[in-house]
Amino acid sequence: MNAPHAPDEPLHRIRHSLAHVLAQAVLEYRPGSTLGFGPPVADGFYYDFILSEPISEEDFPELEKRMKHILKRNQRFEREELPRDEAMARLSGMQEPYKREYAEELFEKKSLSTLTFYRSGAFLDMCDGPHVESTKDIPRGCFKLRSVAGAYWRGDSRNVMMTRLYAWAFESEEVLEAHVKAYHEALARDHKKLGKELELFVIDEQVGKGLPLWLPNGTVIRDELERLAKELEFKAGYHRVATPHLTKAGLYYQTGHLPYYKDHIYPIMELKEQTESGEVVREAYCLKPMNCPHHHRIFAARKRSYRELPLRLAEYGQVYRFEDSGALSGLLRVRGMCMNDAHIYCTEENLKREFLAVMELHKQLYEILGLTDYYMRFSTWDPDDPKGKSKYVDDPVAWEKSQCFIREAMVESGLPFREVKGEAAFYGPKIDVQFRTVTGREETASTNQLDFAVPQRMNLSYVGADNQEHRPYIIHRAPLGTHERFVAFLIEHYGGAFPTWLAPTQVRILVVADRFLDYARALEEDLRISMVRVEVDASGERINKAIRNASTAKIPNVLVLGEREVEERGVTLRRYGVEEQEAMPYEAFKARLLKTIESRSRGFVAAPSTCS
RNA sequence: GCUGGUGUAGCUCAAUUGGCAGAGCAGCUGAUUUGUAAUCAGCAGGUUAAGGGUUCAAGUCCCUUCAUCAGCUCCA
Repeated sequence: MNAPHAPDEPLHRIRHSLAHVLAQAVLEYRPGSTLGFGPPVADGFYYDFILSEPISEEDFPELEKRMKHILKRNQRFEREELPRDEAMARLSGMQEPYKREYAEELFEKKSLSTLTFYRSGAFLDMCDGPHVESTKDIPRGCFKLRSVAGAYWRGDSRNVMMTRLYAWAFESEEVLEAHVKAYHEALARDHKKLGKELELFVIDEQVGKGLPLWLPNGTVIRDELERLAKELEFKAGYHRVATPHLTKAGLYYQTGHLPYYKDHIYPIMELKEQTESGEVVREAYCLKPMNCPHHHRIFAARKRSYRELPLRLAEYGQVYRFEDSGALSGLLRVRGMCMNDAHIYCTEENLKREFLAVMELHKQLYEILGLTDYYMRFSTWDPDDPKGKSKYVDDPVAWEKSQCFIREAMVESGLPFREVKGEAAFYGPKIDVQFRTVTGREETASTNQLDFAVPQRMNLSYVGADNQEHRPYIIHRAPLGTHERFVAFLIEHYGGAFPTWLAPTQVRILVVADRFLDYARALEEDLRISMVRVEVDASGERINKAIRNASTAKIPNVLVLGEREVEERGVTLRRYGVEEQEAMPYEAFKARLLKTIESRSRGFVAAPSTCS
């Protein structure tokens, strides 16, 4: 995935300067509005405002017109650096309370001595730059207003909600148009759209938002993915376990999750009992928001020896998290999800090798699925975070040590990663795998965390060679994240045209006329007992229509049967997205098909060699 | 949860701005039996998301709720 642009790149300057032009246009159009932040972002820029009067997308043509007028004026961007007192005095005169608040913070916390302003025409903004020299350096027609949305001041939901205007901006009109076109084409691959068209899943109002129902077609994809992960995990020495959806709430007090996680746990169910002194709560249960505590209890089910470490417990575990309703989105963010979860209990000596093995598992999975467009994000703690004490487990030595293990393992794995300070889980550092959706949103698919805190809280231990009790380390890992989100990625990745091994229907058999249906049924039966997902199109539609239907359904392999095929016990194969059809004996087709499925090939493999 | 959109048949969308709810696809029935991307005809399909209000009259205007989309926040 592309890294963000460096600040001194020309495109970055253009975007940053256009943000000022937008702000200038907005202040002309809605006098009395105040400014928030307006930075460049991946595909363009945005600017946040408190507007004196609302702006909707209907106002975009007018705003764009005003921006273009400003560009024509050849305004220069002039940099001014003012000492603290002068800067604050100027900000007070500007009626920009949010800029002033930020300036105060810069002086206090970052102990800056001066503040930078940029003036372009009548517009003055507190801004660090850099900018283009003049608006004439901004290519004509290189931007387009995109959307209007709400955004909290400084990203904090306790703050005021501002209006954010997003725009696309590129180095030229051609690049902009190509990008906008590509964006609209990409929307055809949106998992919500394809999920409906291909009947993969539905989200039913009566069942509840964020609680997807997996239709037969979608369930096939889940099952195949699960089978793949189980195979690789078995080979990597994992043991499978199974745990219930419901659990006593007290467990999460013990792990320490509750204070950090309370808002995301469904309301606790209390079993009450009437007594003489009134109603008392006998038991409190919750839907489990994560599988870890249960696996930890399995670890603690008996005394553990260092000889059985590392112990790797794996489960495709269903969990429920109460996400904000506004955050829900198709399969990408749901409230009920099934995690490709596992916990590895190990010694400090095991740690690096186990983490490497987890990374190796990622490589294998992503290689088979053909995924290349992702990056690994290494999230560490931030000892200087003002919320540090409440946000993270307080154990600086353990933080440094465990981060060191991960860093070494990552370097050794050869996988590129990017370090982000302050994004760690409360109990330890983590490696997340980030993907981008068709709409350009970045999402975490896989998450892998090192945990040195929970073993202590849950009092987990093993007996070492020295006959003493020791604390294990835990690696939490979920290379496929959740079925929900991962299947969403795969739908978009393949554009709904799944490779044969994943495809809900692997083979559809069409007949030129109904009298060939007997032959079709015979092949269907033979393929089905070989575990192939096959179906016969007995709709009686003309062959053209039947082919069109199979193609619309993105079925990878279509067989066309008629007089010739029946006579020769052959088939004519039509592959999705391939123009030419191919005639071959049925047995040859079957052998190649089975090989394609077994090898999880993304193409259609050649016939296996008959000689040994 | 917050800001701003949207909600009409299973799906994609109309309805001349307040005046008789409609089309294509899908579905069902019948005819056709066709060799590589849409055969023809008929039928059926709706409390216009739900509830309330304004009006002679509401899919259309107003209010509440629900769902959904784009963001913010959060996270798999």
